[in-house]
Amino acid sequence: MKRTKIKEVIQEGEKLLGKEINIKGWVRTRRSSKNVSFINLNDGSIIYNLQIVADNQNFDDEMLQKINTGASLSVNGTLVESKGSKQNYEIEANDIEIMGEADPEKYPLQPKKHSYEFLREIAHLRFRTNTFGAVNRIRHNMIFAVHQFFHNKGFFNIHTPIITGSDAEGAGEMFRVTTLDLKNPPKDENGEIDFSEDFFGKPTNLTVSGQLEAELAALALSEVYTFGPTFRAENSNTKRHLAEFWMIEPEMAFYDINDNMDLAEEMLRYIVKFALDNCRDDLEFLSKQRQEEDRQKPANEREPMELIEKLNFVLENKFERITYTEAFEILKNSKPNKKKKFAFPMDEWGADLQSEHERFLVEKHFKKPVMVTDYPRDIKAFYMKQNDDGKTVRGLDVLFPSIGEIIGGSQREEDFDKLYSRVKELQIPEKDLWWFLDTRRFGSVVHSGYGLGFERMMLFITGMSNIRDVIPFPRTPQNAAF
RNA sequence: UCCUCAGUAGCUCAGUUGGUUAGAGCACCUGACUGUUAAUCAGGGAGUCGUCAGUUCAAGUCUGACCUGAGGAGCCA
Repeated sequence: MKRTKIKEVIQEGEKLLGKEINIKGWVRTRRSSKNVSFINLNDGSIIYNLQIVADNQNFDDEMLQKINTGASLSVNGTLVESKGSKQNYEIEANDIEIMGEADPEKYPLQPKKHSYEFLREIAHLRFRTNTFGAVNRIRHNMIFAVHQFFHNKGFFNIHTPIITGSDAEGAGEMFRVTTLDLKNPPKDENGEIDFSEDFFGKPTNLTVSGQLEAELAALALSEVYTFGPTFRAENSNTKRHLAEFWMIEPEMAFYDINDNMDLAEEMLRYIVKFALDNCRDDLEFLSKQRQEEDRQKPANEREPMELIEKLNFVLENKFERITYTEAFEILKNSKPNKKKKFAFPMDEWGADLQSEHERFLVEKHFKKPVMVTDYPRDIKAFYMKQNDDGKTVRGLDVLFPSIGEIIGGSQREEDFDKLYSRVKELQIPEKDLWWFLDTRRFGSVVHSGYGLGFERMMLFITGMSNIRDVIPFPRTPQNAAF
């Protein structure tokens, strides 16, 4: 018999009523009394379980004993309206096959609340929990929404290299890629490692950004985006950093900083709306769970808004747009600054915004997402468009509540001379960047782009608090298990 | 990398000013129960108290180092 997915039964059960169908899935719980056993089965197609009802006298006792949490079953039975109140339909089982047993003494998942820390230690099994089922279904939908958004706007997806020979990307520490024998690497006459004998004939690393390559494509195809894995070898131990994460980097010719902001805001709204329209069940589950977790917390740590309400809020309210200088003035005159509550006082123009400052702007002052532009030149990357004031560049950070920086971008410097002098000033080796500079030599145009951290977006959408829980296999310092 | 906190049964946690044989709930096993909803009720088994060293008549409890995890900071997306 052809398998019917539980999602179909839950959503379109009416048309299957009275029919015999086959269901396959994993046991979440089993409850039994003298005459009848109830099995909650989940196949991951939807957050809900399907209740299987087995008349004990029709089944072998030994077989029923093996239906434990975690076991996989194939069930043939008739779909009927449930006599219980918690579900509309249930299966009256005619035939139950145990496809794979799960020894209850050894299977680590129980039908109860587990800590996220524990689930990270059993990341190979955590897909089988409600939370990670929901998160990963949403994750797929968000990936799809990103591609759909850009496709609909006429952007082209570009695969930029994962292994890069350029160390001028400047976005952080890199992972070396090599096939040299680490115990006995070839040396040159100066006793240094001789990378001419390495696989690519030069030192190579995993990419920290596809931006520079995406710019090349944008200056021909007009509007492009990348969506690929990104690697940072920073020793970052926080709930919002990963060593391996996925980044979306649109890059657009003929866009200035304002067009850039418009696009970023439109994209974020599109993704949020897609989640609300297509992931309702999973969001409702996560929302309920988050509210329960909140009740355990002291009042000042609780979330100000319920999850779905929060997503709708972003949908309905324009993001605040301010310059660094305006942000500086707000912070300088803020209560916490005057009362010396900031660990980093804001009294000198030019200092970078610290986490506490970003949080104040987003969570206390504006109470909504904030876009900050026109940062002091000295705290931003070499490729950002220099303003006429000689002090600031057209950088852009999008700040979200509780997550902080979710997007970093800028209008790019298209003027060869200005870009070149910045490269020289910062002593970036020209030999690594000649191809990038070439785009400003030939047919240079105004252009812009940004990077969206996909997992940070996932934190916002799902309401999860640790980035290690919105990617199936997190890579962090000292941890590459699974 | 820095600061703070934590590590006790498979899981979540309690364990008083150091003092006999370390506890609870869930899970598991046995039994009861005419349809349950993380079922319920009764009983049972289950522990190198993160590791190593030290202080002490005596250490889960005090001290030090190390390991692991979490939170905050920095780096950033």
